[in-house]
Amino acid sequence: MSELAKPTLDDVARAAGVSTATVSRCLNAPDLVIAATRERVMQAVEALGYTPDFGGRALASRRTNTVGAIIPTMDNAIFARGLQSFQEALSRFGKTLLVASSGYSPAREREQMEVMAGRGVDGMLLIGSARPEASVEFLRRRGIPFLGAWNLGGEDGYFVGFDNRAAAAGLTEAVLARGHRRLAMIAGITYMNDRAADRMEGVRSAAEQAGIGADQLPVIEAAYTFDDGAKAFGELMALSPRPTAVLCGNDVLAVGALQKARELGLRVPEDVSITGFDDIDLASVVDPKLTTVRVPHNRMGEAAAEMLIKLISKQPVERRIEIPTEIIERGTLGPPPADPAV
Amino acid sequence: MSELAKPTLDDVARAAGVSTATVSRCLNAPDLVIAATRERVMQAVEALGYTPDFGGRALASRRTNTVGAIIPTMDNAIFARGLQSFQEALSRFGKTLLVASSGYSPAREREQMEVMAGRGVDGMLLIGSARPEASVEFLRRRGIPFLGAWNLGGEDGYFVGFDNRAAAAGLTEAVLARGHRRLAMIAGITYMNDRAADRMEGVRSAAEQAGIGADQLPVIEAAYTFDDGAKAFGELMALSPRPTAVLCGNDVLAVGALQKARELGLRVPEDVSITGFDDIDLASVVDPKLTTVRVPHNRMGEAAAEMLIKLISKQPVERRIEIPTEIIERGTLGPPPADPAV
DNA sequence: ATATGGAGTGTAAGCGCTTACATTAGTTTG
DNA sequence: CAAACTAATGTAAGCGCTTACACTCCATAT
Repeated sequence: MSELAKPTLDDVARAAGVSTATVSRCLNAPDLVIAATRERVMQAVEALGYTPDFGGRALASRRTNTVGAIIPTMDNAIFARGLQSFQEALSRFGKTLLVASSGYSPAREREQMEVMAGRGVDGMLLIGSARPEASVEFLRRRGIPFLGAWNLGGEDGYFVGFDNRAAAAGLTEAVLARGHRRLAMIAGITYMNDRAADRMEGVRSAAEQAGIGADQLPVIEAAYTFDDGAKAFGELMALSPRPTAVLCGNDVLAVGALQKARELGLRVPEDVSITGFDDIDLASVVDPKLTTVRVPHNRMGEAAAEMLIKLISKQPVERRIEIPTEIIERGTLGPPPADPAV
Repeated sequence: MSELAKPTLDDVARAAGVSTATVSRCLNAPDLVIAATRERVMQAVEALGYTPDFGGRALASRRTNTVGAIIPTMDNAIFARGLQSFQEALSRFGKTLLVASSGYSPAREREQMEVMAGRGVDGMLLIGSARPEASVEFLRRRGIPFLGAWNLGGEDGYFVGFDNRAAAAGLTEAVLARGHRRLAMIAGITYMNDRAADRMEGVRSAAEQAGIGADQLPVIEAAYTFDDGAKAFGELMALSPRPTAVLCGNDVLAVGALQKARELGLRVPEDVSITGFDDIDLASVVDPKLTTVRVPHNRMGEAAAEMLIKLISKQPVERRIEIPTEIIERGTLGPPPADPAV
């Protein structure tokens, strides 16, 4: 019941009648110790309720079995889901997760990098690739292996993620195939957010391909909230000629748009089509259900864990792993209205 | 560009021409060092790109400035949101968050406790109070301060959370006030989950109060998915007499129920009323919008961080902080049908 | 002038662990 | 049967940091 002094390796060694080295070996490389001794040691460990001290271990071995993840925010289903899978996979490899959030700020991300570096993380998971070169340099200097996730990055570095650009282009093509010519987009904020930027690029390039120039494709950037999506949608609907299809950078914006459409008395998809991106739970709960792009965040989390583990243990790895996405056609995409209102 | 050996306190001391003790003091208690010296040291720190080594520091000071949180899963909006706020608040106090998930298993929770204890966390955040006594005992023995969150716990221990029982009872009273007499409940799984159990208890006691015994109140426990909510709702609707109001243990179940109702051709709330719990984003996105109980997870996360910090620094704290909840009446609760189908 | 005290800094002893190397005992081999 | 291994364990040197204590000044009190 009382707050016992924490037992140390020394205590265990004394109790088992062996040296500290032997105890250490029992814990880290059991094969080196003969069975009888090992058993005696393990009994002592059990009896004393010993658990190794992390600080001592980290100091002596120069390893921490810890990996860090810096995400924009946990309060976003897509990161939460990915992170959960990442953590589970890590845990299977005996690694612990250190989590920090940057709130989408490169400066805060850098701060957190330094905190984590100081804690001796063996590796680090970052989101995307849009960050100051100095931050990347910092990690390299420290020799900390790291990974960009959620997209596929640029020239160098390791990545596991999605081809956001191609997926957005694919979806746009599906919209065009239905006969829409007057498209519009509600994009996520693209500043220092390559996922949002890539999706925007994808839509633009597919439109261009179909002969719809950037000047004929209104785009509004909106923050990750229903309200901002709704507001942007309202602005788009006030345009003349009015777009017949609105592509949204994510499902949250799309749901906001959907709500606004109802409010405006516009039927979806009869009067206007709306598409999302991510396929979060929300997407199949609204009415009509969202036509969107499925992005398997949990598979990505797992793949990221595996890749990072390999990087840490210096096993060979591919530079980038692409997780395939999939267009999910549900109820919010239809043909354009026969006689579109102007 | 090359992978430099990480600079140590010694390097800084040498560069600044002082002893390691002085450097350490500059970093931890700057007031003890005269300005001129401090400046010289800080310059050396900057020049070498020094960051303190966590292992060394933890070993020498017996403090880690780390707190652990063990939650069932991040992949659940309510925990993700609470954890995000918790982490932000912690970060303001210079603490880092170690996250692990138990997947709702007491055994895995215990494992994670040991991992975290080994890492020398200064304190720990747990969810609820339903866990084997041995787990609690373990933490006490180790002298690790901890906190139950998301509910208000039992006799001893510290808690910051909600009175799930009272909130559920309050909602039930609102339902009864509309004239419903034939209630039913879709509860979360109550095994080792005090939040789910308390909510169930709350509904039962309020019903009892109104003369509706447990035998007249069908309850189905369902896992945290739309499908399970839908399935349970289907079973409930097959009952005779059919319930006129279905109280759900959380919003996810309620949304599942809502979908099933539509599928069955039942109008909500004209034919049957449905209520949720938590007020996650989903609740105000479905149609009609969910009548539910708002549970401010972010305020709770913050309060939890403050409480834990106090506990760690041995400041006096109240044993429990209750975060008030609020009934949000939206569209899924109405009066019972005049001539209820049987 | 001498004693006193406080401020600033240095010295050095660990914190609990891992691991290179040394030692011992037991097993093969020529 | 001695030499040469091999396997199991012990010895002890740190890993990078904090901090109790010691020391040196120099301002102030006597």
